[in-house]
Amino acid sequence: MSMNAPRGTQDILPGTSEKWQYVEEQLADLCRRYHYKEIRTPIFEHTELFQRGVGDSTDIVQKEMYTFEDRGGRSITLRPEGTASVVRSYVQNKVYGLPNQPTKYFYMGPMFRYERPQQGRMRQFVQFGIEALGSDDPAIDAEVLSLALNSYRELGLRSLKLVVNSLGDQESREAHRAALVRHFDPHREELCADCQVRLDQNPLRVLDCKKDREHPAMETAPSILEYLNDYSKGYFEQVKQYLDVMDIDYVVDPNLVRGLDYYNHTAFEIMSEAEGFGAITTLSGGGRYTGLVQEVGGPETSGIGFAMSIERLLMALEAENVELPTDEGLDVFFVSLGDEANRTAVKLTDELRRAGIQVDKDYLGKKMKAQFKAADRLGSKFVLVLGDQELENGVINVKNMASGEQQEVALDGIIEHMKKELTGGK
RNA sequence: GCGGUUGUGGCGAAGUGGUUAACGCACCGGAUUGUGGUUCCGGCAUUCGUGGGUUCGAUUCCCAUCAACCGCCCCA
Repeated sequence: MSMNAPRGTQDILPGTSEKWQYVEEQLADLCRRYHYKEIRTPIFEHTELFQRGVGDSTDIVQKEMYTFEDRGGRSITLRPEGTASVVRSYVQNKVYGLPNQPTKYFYMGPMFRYERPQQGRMRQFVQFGIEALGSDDPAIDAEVLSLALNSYRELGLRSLKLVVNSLGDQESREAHRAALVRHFDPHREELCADCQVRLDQNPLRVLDCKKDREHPAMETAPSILEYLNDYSKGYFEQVKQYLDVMDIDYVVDPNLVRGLDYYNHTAFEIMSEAEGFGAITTLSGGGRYTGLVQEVGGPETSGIGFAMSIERLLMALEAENVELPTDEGLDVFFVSLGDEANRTAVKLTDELRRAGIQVDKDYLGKKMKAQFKAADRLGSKFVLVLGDQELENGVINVKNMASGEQQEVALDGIIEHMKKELTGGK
C-alpha cells in the first residue's frame, strides 16, 4: 500500500525547485521595477467570494471549485484564482482610502481547480499575477500588458503572441449582447448544447466556442468592436497607442472573450507559439474590470490585472530550450577519517558555514575513497581532508578538485584560508 | 463529464503461458591498508500496479479496479 500525492498535484524536487526559485526571483524583480508590491492573501476564502467575484456562469464556479464545509459549517473554497481575494483584501483593509493611489499589487502562489489533469493543467498550480486598482487611465492598461509581456521576454521567451480586445463599457456591452442574441437566436437549435445555455447566460462566450467555430453564423456574428460607444472606442484606441509607443506587437481579436461578467474594456491573452508546447497555448490572460470592488462592498473602483501560470511558463521555457540555473554545486566537501577527526570535522564544518561558506560532509560512514567520490559527484570545488596524520601535525589538507592540487594548511588558519580561496577563485 | 495510451528493481527499459525475469544508469563493495572523475571484477526484483478469473501452471490470456500520462471541453 503506497501513498501518492493527490491527483493533479505534484512535488517539486531539487533540480527543478531551483528553476522555480529563479523564475520567482526574476518576476519579483520585474515587479519591483514596475513598482508593484507583493500582497499575500489566504489560500482559501468563503465560497461566496468566488461565486460573486468570479461569476456564477463561469466554468470555474460551475464545475471547478474545490469547495468544502469546515467544522463551523461555513462553506470554504480553495482559491481558483487571485483577483477575487485581492479585491476582497483591498476593500476589507480600506486600502482605497490610503494615499498613493492607484494600488499596485503582485501575488504569487498556489491556486486550485478541480479538473482532469493534463499537460499544463494541474489541480494545484501556481499563478503569478498583478492587479492595479483605482485608475481608469489607459496607460495603466498598457503598463499591465507591458509587465505581462516582459515577464516572459526577460526570461528568454521569443515565440509569444499578444492578443488584445475591448469588451467596451456597460452600455456597449449591453448593446452588443442584445445584438448577439438577435443574431444567434434563429440558429439556437443548431448550436452545441453548451452554447444554447451560453446564449441565455452569457452570449459573449458563444463567440469563444470551439465546437461551433465552423457554424456560418459565427462569421457573420456582430463584433463587439462595432458596438463600442465613443468612450469605449476612445479608450481602446489609447491603449493601443500606448502599446505602439512601447513597440509592443499585438493582434486584435474581436472574439477574445473574458468570460467573467465584470470584465470590460481591455481584455488580453498571451500565447506561446513554440513548437512542441502541447495542446494548451495560453500562457496568461487578464483584463480590466469594474463592479468587482462594489460587489464585495467597496466604493466604485475599477482595476486591471492579469495572471500567468508558472507551470506553463516553465513549459514554454523548455519548449524554447531556454537554459535555467539548476544545481549550484558545492564549495567544500569535508572528508574526515577517525573519531577524533570526525569531531573536529563537525566543529570546522560549522565554523566554515558560519563564515559564509557552503559546506557538506559525509554522514554515511563512508571510506575515504567513497567520500571523495561523493565530493566529486556533488561538484565540490574543494575537499578538506582531515585524518590522524593531519591532526598530529596540526594541519588540514586542502585539495582543489578541478586542478587536483593539494596543499597543507594550518588547522587554526583554515577558515581564513578557505574564505580567501573561494573569493579569489571566482 | 467524455475519449485514448500506459503501468516490470531508485530511474530508464527488454521479455516469455512453465521459474535463472535481459540490459543500461544510479548505488554499494573490491582491485588501490588515507584521496575523485577512466578501467576491470563482484553485489543489487521470492517479483512483474492491485484484486479476481481461465489454466496443471501466469509477469505474460480475460475481467474489474486503481494510478499516471495525453487529448476534448474550458481555462492559467
